[in-house]
Amino acid sequence: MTNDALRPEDLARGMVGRLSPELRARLAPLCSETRVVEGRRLFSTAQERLDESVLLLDGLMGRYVRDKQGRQQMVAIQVPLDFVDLHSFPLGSLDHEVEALTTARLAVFPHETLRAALRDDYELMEALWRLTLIDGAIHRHWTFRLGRLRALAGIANFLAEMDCRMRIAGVGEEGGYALPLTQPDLSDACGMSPVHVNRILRELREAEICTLAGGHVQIMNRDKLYRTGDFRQDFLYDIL
Amino acid sequence: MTNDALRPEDLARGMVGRLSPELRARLAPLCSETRVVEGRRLFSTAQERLDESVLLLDGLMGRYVRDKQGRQQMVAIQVPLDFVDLHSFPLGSLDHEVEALTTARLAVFPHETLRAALRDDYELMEALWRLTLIDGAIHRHWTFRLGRLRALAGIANFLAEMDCRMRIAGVGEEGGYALPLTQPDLSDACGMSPVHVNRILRELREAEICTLAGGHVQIMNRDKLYRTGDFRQDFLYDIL
DNA sequence: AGTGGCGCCTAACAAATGTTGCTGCGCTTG
DNA sequence: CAAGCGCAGCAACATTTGTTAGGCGCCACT
Repeated sequence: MTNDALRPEDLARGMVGRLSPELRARLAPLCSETRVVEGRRLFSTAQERLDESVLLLDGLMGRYVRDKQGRQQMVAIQVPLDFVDLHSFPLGSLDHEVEALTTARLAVFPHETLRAALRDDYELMEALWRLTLIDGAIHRHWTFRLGRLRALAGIANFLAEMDCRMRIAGVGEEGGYALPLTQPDLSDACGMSPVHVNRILRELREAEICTLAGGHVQIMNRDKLYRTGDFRQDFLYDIL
Repeated sequence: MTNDALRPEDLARGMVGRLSPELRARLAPLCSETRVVEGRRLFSTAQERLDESVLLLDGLMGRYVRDKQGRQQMVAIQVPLDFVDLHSFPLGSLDHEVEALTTARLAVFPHETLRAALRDDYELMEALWRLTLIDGAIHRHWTFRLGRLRALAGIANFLAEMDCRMRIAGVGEEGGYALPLTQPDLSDACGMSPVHVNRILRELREAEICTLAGGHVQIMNRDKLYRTGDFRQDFLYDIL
């Protein structure tokens, strides 16, 4: 009962690339199909019943908490080879919305298939559990960023985190990485007004640290970026 | 192979109280012992290797992310019947520190014992997985609070969340609840300066919403507290 | 070709938040 | 008992951040 939807070698990078080759080989056939969704489209809503989880293969997706006043806060961003909503497998639904930020290619894992496999594969189960916990560790990192860092450090920290994660995902380069986010997007992620995001980006530009233009982050001084953002290079490596 | 350290009826409230009676009966004997730790003591440090997880029976514990500059952000707070560091079971270590905020009584679950039991109990495994994911949902809620709410709403939101969780834990009352946190503690949790916390508490007091004094939150107008904090009463119930 | 929307950018002003420094009080500790 | 320390409270001032408003350019419509 092999499946052509996803080959084990597709899982050799990014977050899932941290799993052992054996585990990746057991995970791949649990994918029922791949799917493409358009950018800037709501993918799933809070409280909606879900019977499948998806792994992001290409593109960017964002997760949002919204309140009645229409305020919206991005609570997570997924880069290629991240599971987007694996936590809906044990939970059954999500407490937030998921949106495709760009056109995205997804690998679909039906919960039924997962459950059947994990019942007989304790090792794989614990590995997937661990992946959802890394998600939690990144949440804590965001909590720290939003709670303790001023705007300049906060933006720098976010851009540094994305740099790290993009490189792990295999889509980063020495000089920077593609980040198709607008300034309003950044303001959703970093908890500040779009106008202030603009101010800070100018500051980063004038300090010759990095620029964000045309959906691309160009890093002029990576070391300074990481220091400005108080970002520990090893942070993501420790938990991955 | 029963164990007197923890009786199933001890688990009938709080977060773990949401598990079915059958699951609680299977969970209780996995506790090896109970332990008491003193307040304001570091309980475990980041990156430390852990071979047991603990469930908080009494008291309060806080989880902190610290950076080299000494800034410290509380990223989670545990109320009775919360698992404090269950995520260290799949992960092996934590990315943050844990501190007892008050004298605390703990139920200890050795990882070895857990692993042996969960290998043969898929249902219990998924239930514990789910508990760690609820932790993540609360993280997202904090991200929203820190990113989107101004100081007044932020403090109100935090106090409302604690009200909810204390009641679920069975230690809340109609008129308020014990919260042995200082104003500096609150500033760690809410991402603002202690002086500003003081200002906001005065505002809440003068608006006759609630007071925090002597380690006790007195709620004069719960409805107004929840509305000021933009807190959905049902939030925690949905995810629990 | 015109038009509308949206993102980027800036400036001026308003409001929120941080910092510093001081007081007083209660607790612990010597 | 005195000294020291940490917390609550407050005020004055500095800094950061939000808000409002407007201009420009690009792109997708019609």
